[in-house]
Amino acid sequence: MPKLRLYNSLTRKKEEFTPLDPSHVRVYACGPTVYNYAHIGNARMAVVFDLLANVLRSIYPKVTYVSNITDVDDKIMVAAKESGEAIDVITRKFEKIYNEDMAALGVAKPDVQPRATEHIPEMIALCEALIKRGHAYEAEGNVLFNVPSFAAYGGLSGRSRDEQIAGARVDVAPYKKDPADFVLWKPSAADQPGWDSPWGFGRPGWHIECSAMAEKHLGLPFDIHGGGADLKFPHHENEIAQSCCAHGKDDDLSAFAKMWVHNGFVTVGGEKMSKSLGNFLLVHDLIEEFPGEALRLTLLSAHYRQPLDLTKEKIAESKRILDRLYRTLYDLRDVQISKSPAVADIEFQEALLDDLNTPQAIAVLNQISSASANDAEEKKTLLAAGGMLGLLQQNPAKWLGYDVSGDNDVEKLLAERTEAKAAKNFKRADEIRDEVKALGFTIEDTPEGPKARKI
RNA sequence: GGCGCGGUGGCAGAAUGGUGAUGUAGAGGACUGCAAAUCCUCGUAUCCGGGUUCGAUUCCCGGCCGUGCCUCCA
Repeated sequence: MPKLRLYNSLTRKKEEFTPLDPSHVRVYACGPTVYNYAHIGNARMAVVFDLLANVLRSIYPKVTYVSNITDVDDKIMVAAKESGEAIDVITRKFEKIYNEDMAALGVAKPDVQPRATEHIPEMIALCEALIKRGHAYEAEGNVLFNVPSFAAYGGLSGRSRDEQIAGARVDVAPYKKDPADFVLWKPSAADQPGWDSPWGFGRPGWHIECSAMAEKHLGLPFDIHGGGADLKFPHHENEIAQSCCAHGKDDDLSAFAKMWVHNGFVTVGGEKMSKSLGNFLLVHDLIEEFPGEALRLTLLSAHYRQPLDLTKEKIAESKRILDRLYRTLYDLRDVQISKSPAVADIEFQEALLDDLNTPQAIAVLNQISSASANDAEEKKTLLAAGGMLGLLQQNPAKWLGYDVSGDNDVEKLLAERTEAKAAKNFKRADEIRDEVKALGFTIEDTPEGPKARKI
C-alpha cells in the first residue's frame, strides 16, 4: 500500500503517516468562526484539508474528516452589536455563505461539520473533568486552565514557559493563579449568549470547543489535527492541554492527535491580510471575478506549508493554465474512456504522497497533458489526477465558452462569415470578427469550421 | 526582545551533494487569408561571505534582506 508522508508540526519532521486504525482514518481541522465573509485564508485551509481528505481516501477505505463551525465567540457578539442582527441570524447566514463559497472552490463538505453551540454539554463535561483532575479551577465565575499543571505545555509551538511570560503583552486578570492560565468558561451577562453551567450562566472560552467536538466525533486519540499556522499558539497548544489533561495523559502531547498539520498563510501584497491595511480578499468577491476553480488552482500552486502571496494576476494565470488543460480535454472529447482509475499516475500520486507536493503534482499534470502516447490513457489520467486535486471536472466546452447554442445573432454572423471567406471576401470576414467580438465572442477557425468562443 | 519560515530565470514555483522541473510572460519559427489554438526553438535563474567536500543552490557557520507567530486571526 502506498504511504503518505506528512510534516508533523509536533515533531517538526516529515513522517510516514501510519493510521491508528487503518480501516478508519480520522481527521479534524479547525474551521471558521462565522461572523463575516470567508477570506482567502479560510479558503486555503479548506482547500488544503479537502485535498488531504481526498488523498487519504485514495489509499484508505474509510476516512472521517471533521471540520467545525465556531458559532459562539466574542467577535460574533461584536458583529451582532454592530449590525443589529441577532447572533444566530448572523452565524447561520455566514455559515451558509461559507459553505457556498467553499463549494465554489470545489471543496466538498466535511463528513461532519459540527457547530460549537451544539456541544455545550460536552464542553462543560470537559471543564468538570479538568477541575476534578486538578488542571483547572473556578474563579469569579470563570473556569481557568492552570498551565503549570501540564508540564508538557508549549511543546507544539516550542515555547518555554519563560518565553511565554516574557512575551505576554496581555493584561493578566487578577484572579488567574498563573499569568499563562487561559479561560475555559467565562460568565455571560444576561444579554450575552450563554448557557447554564455549574459555574453559573456563561459561555465557553475560545479553545474548548474544538477539544469537545474532535473528541465527540472522532474519539481520542485520532490521526491528524490541522488548521492554519497561526492557530499553533495558543489555540492548538491549549486544545492539546485540555484534551490530554482531561484524560489523565499529562505527559503525552500526542494523546489528543498523533499528527499536526498546519497550512501556511496567504498574504496580499506580500503582507498578511489585516483590517488596518484594508487588504482582505474575500472569496465571495473573487468568485464574482474569476472561476472558483482558478482560485483553487492558485491556492494549490504553492506548497501548503509555504506562504502564498495572492494576487489577481496569479489567479488570472491559473485561469489560463486551466484553459489549456480544458482544451486538451476538449480535444479529447470524442475519446471514449472506461471509468477513471483510482490511481491517476504513479508520479502524480508520489508527488501528493510526499507531504502534498501540489506544485510537483501540477507539473506532472502538465506533462500528462502534453505527452499523448495514448488518447484514452491521457484523458483518463487527466480526469483522475484533476479529480484528486479538485480540478478539471467541468464540461470542457462549457469552460472554454464554446457553448453558444441559442445565440442566433452569433450563429447568423458565423454563417455569413463562412460565405464571405468562401468568396475570398476577407475584408467582410474580418468585419464580422469585430462584430462578433462586440457581442462578447471570439471566432476561432478550425478544421471543422468556425467556432465562437465566449470571452 | 524570544521563537520560526523564506531568499531559485521577467513573474510564479518544485527539486537536488555532481546534466536546475513545471507553468506563465516575452522572443523567433511552423501552421493560418488574418487570427486563435496547437507544435518546435530560445533565454548568462539558485542573496552575500566563509567552512566541510573531489564537487555546495543543496550540509554547517556568519551576514544582509523579506516575512510570520509571540495579542483576535485560517
